[in-house]
Amino acid sequence: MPRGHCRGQWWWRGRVYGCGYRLTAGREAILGLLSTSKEHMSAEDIYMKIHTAYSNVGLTTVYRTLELLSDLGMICKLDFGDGRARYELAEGVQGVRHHHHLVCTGCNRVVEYTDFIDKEVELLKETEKGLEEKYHFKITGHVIQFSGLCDRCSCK
Amino acid sequence: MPRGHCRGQWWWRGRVYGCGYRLTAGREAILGLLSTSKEHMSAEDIYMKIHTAYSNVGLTTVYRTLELLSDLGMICKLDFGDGRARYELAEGVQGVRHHHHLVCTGCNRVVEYTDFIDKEVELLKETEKGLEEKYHFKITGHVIQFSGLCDRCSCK
DNA sequence: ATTAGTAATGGAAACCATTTTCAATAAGGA
DNA sequence: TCCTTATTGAAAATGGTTTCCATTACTAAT
Repeated sequence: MPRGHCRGQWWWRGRVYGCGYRLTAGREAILGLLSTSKEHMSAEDIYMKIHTAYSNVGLTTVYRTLELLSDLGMICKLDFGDGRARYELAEGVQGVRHHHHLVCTGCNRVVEYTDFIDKEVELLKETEKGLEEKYHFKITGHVIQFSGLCDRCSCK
Repeated sequence: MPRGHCRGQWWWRGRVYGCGYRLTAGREAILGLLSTSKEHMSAEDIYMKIHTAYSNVGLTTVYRTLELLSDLGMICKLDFGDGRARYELAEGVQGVRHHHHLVCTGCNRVVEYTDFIDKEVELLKETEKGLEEKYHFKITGHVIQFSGLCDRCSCK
């Protein structure tokens, strides 16, 4: 499937409708925002941005939509340790590459890195397989995240 | 330093006092509990257990102590995604080995695994070094965690 | 010991991200 | 159109964690 066909509302519509849900204006706005923004936004961030254009979309709906899209595997919920969840498009959607995060504990800046990913993925696969066999788990996800101080914060 | 000398209040006392803090009964109780228990306890779990013997130790103090010990690097704060933080002795303390966690998203059971750790550590070190150079971070920690369904939960 | 200064404490209240409740509305199928 | 079900927003509830504040416990100096 050529990547060019994987973008925009048509792709989402199929996936959302295909699962028996409706693609309402609010849901579409949230998907649109997530797919164009590079930041990792919290529910409130999203609510704020959406609210300017769609003043009738409430915070509750944002939370509900994020949960739904997360359940459908279209977005990922992230935890950078600052007490609020962040969201990003899931791997594969709109050409999102496998990547991990590097978080500054000083200013909460997040770097999305893809360096060393090949080796990581290789080890990941191996480890997953081993763990599944040894502990009889069906592994569905993983978190790999580094934390530390960015250059600006470590100078202080 | 032989491992036998690294256990109990004397070891803690030195480390806590050495940083200019006092080793109060509450703090000692919490350290004692964490060093003998195998579970990953939440602040409330700890409060409950401590409270039976030291009924004068409040939940606030438990939270404060956990933060302190975490800052001192004696314990680690963990997040298994159920909305409450868990704690365990830090790597190196009382012979705690480097390990990672495998979490069941069905029942929240946690498996502490050390399999594949050597390879992981190797990759980890390499990745850390690379990330530090490329992004000018001083890396201080990492999270590697797998999630999935355990055998009991995947049968349902 | 006594004192003075600081660290540590607990209970209550505040905080704040997220969920739940509930009544109203919108959308799709018959 | 009517009917059933999905979706919604506002307000209230939830629940883990922090903050406030007045009190108590240490420790070092006198």
